[in-house]
Amino acid sequence: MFILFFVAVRFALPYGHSCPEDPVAMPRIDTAQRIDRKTAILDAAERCFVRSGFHGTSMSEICAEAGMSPGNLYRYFPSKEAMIEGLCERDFAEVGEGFAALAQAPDIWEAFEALARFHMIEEPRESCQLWVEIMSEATRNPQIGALRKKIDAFIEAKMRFAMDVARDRGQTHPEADLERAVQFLITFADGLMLRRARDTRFDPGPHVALMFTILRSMLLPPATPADDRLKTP
Amino acid sequence: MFILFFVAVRFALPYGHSCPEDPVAMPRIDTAQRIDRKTAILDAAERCFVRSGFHGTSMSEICAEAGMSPGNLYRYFPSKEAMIEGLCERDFAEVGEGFAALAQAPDIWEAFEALARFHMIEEPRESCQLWVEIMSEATRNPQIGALRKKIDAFIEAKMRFAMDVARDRGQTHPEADLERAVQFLITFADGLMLRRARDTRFDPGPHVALMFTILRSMLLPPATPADDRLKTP
DNA sequence: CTCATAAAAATGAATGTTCATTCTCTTTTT
DNA sequence: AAAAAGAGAATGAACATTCATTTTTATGAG
Repeated sequence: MFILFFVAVRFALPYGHSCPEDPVAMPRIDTAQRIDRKTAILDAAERCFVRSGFHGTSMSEICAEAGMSPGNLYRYFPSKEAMIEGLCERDFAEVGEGFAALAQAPDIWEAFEALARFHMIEEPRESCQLWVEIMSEATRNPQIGALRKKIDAFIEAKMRFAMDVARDRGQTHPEADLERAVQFLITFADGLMLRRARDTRFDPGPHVALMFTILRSMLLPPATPADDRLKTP
Repeated sequence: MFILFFVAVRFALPYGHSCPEDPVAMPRIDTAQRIDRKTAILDAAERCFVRSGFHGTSMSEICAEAGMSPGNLYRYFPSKEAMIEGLCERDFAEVGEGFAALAQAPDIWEAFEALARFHMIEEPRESCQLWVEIMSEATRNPQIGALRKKIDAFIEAKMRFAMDVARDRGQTHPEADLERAVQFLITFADGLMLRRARDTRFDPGPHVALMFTILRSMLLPPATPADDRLKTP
């Protein structure tokens, strides 16, 4: 009786999509081995996506890059959509990690600079390309859009908190406009990601230096007068 | 004899691609009517591309949006690739136009601000989405990458020239680091495009104001000491 | 240790669909 | 009546996903 019900439901699904909860196709338990395999698949997919874009990449391209047959790949991810989402989640989680610890650092400016250097200089250019691809996808895919919103809010909150801590420690001018500094950093960093993604020859080093020069000029001398429109955007 | 040669060449082409030079499928002369029609098609395609991305958009989607049969659409563009390229060219040309006249303006700062307001505020958010999509595409499509390179160089040159003119007119501190200001503007503006593209609720107004506040602080007081690494990037 | 066996992992051909492009035909314009 | 514009069905490749099988791995009894 129950079995018949499940069979009926399964076969009633629209063509071409297996249900992620399907107990046969997608084992519920994720052993360590399984997680490693999924990680390797996401790594391969990432390389493909950077090379050909989310929608220019075919599953067989990913299979070839991962050294795996399609039948097997589908044991780990129920669809291409799920791989894109998984990759975005992973990327967002990695970025989030860096910001999570920011306010706990002994020297907040140092931590900020290290974080910026990591994302803009040490990480390969491919990360920036993927970032832009993800942002473009977030524009039209509501699933990714929601993830994007969460990570953006998280980063902004952590930056604001770190700034507050720095001010409380006397490391900024007491009346500096911290919100404005946060907004500047986000915009400028995004711009750097975009420039590095699109131009092979772009050298981010001096630009990161410029970012902190400007940041210091915003936080150390008294705030520029008037124009407090950015206080609570 | 010659006719036979052309027929042979035509039939030797790989399946599914007609040659853009094909004298039958693509008339050489572009009448005013034809140009209007092409513009309307590009407009329709632009809406589709913003909605679904370059590679998530199908030709039939574009046909529907343009209210036109595929057979007819192919009389105006020989392939989807050509439409993407045509759209990028058009977008780049529009952006380029704005920068071309910059240095001729009576008040360069005013012209700069007007240009920034135009691109970041007056133009609809969809333009930013398209811009990000184009930049993402430029990353992997060499054809688009080459166009991107040209327009980037053009914009940079025009900005630099405008800055020089402003300095010669005594509108900047004589020793201000103009190159640094140009690089700041490019990065910050790119960041604004990316933020506006991805976040429906992003209000660019205050951020454009912040951009010019920072720009003024870079150009009017004496340049910050040391750190001239950005002089010739 | 070794063989039997069942679960898990993996394969690659098959499936049904979608897609870009083309072809044939009709309508409109000149 | 010729040329241009347009329509829409047809074509064949590419694609995401599934299915029938085979191979590998883990397990436990002898």
